[in-house]
Amino acid sequence: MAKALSEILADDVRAALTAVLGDAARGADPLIRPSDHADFQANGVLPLAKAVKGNPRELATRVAAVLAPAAGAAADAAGSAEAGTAAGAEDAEAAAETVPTSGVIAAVEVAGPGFLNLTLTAAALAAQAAERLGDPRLGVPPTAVGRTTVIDYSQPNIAKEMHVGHLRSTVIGDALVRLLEFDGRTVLRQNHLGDWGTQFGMLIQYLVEHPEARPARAEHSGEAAISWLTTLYRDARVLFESDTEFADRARKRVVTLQGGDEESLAAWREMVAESKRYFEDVYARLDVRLVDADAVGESFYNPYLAEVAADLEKRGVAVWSEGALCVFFEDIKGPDGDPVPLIVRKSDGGFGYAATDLAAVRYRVNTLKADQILYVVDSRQALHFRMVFEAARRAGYLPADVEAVHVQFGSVLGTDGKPFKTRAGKTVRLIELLDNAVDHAVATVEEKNPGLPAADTRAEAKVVGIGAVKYADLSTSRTKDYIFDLDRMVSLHGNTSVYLQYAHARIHSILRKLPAGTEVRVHGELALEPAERKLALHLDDFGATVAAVIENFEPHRLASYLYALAQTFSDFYENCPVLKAPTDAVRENRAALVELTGETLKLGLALLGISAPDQL
RNA sequence: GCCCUCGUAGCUCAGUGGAUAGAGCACCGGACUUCUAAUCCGAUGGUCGCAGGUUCGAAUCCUGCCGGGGGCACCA
Repeated sequence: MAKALSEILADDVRAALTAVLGDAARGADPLIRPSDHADFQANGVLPLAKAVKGNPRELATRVAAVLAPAAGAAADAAGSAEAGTAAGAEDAEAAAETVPTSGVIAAVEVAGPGFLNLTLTAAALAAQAAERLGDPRLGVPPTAVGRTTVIDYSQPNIAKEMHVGHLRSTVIGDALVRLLEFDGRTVLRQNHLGDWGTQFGMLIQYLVEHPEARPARAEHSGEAAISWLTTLYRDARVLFESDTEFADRARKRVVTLQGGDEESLAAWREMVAESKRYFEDVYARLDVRLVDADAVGESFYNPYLAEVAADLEKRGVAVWSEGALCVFFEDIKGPDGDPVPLIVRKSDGGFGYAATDLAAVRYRVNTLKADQILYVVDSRQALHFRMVFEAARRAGYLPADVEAVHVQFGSVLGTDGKPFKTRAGKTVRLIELLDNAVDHAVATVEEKNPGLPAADTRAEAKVVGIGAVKYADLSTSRTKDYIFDLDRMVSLHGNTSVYLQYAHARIHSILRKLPAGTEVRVHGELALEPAERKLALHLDDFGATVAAVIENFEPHRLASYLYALAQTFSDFYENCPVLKAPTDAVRENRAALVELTGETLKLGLALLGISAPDQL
């Protein structure tokens, strides 16, 4: 597996720092960063000079001399070169022979207060590209093999439409699943369906009393399924609120359902099955990996709730207050200044969702063996998760070596900056939203490519439209609210998935047109033009980007990387002809860069859950 | 009241304690017998909410304000 150039440089600079300063530099971070002034810059000399009370420029000069003796000595001609003492230079030269470096550095320059500007050899850039090209992982090693993540996302409610809030959880969760799996983790998807609660008494009672509410035909689509369930929900609620006798029967129905009554359970199962049919349709359209087997709803934990509550009480984690079994926290108080509890068991004897979440934590740790549990949920639930995690820690359900993270995200707003709703003020159905996105894309594809058969246009528009919706969600930072603007996301300009898909398609167009017999391979001996150098450098940063994304669960960093890659490629595309390259070697070398760019775009988009066709 | 979160160009957003804060959109001016113009190049546009502090160095870290959004006892 390929080490990134930034890592190679970090090793080299660390070795040089150690050669000059000895143990004082042992654990120091050289702070290698991309630079406007060279290929990379090392910022780590300054803090180190501070630590040893040295002159930073002098130290930088000595380190430069170790890294590239000839280049380092020459580079400091300007500025305070006279301060670079003779003794320092001698030390450095003596040390240089004992410091093995990678040989990737062509030139080192001391700049500003003590930065090291590092320029790489063309051969090093070529070697990196050669190592990544053709490797399905592009040279990025998996770092988390043998570890297990449980990720809880999507979480739609039975008998209810999915809406834009579910979209964010589903899309972000799906991208994280792909990224974590790429990193070698075992990822267990958990779709924590809202499949339990008092509203089912009302629904079941209505269904029992009105069997005709079901659809006439047994064979029907997911959309038809959610359609009748929505009607059922609406009608049942109307009756519940207007007819007190029905409301009484509905409340009794909750009790019989929880008591295991077979007729009630059958109706409940029917609604769950119908809803799942709809969810699977939506997931298929979204091209996300959630499947039926991932559905582990709230009801799954019912058998454990009483035991969890009793256990919490026994351990002294939970106490009775105002008739409810509660967990209290030092620093969590309500508006009146009184502490606010996490309610495990309500005063009517029922269990709240806190009990379910605690049971789920225990199950995920003990049975699923997770060492990382992620909850991709709306940021409004931040306090709830804080309390659940803290309570689980106290109870020992969440050991210190298991990480639990609320991967929170902001609300979806309309273009007016208010919560995203229809003109009538209702929540937007997810299906409708996706239809709109695809319709937008159809219009654009037709405009660009009017000759395309209707079926192909439709297929292309699906890839473009769905990708656009997902990318719009993934390309802004997760924690912020984001503005849902279809025109913008399907506009095909700027930082959109379509721009990236188009760049990828153009790449394949070039590759298809290469003269027969052209070898796509790197020629290490060639000098590189600025655009080629920039492209090669950016390609090499893919692995570090993915690592950063996984570290903080921030898919938008990958989106930014890919957009910058496409822009860097555009510059290359304008300035470095491939098919009309001056020599065969240059053409082959450029073709290699083109292919690696295409592979990087494709893999990067795939990790976000977006497909990149070879042609658009 | 307390807690969380956000505040960067007219708009939508990036920005690992590093040098001159960047994209896109919009607007203006250019480039299509081309490797896909679904593109590219250039110009305009900033008291990084405010004030302190830490630091050689702060949009970034700390504190306090101001403003938006969210949350705070039996719904999930």
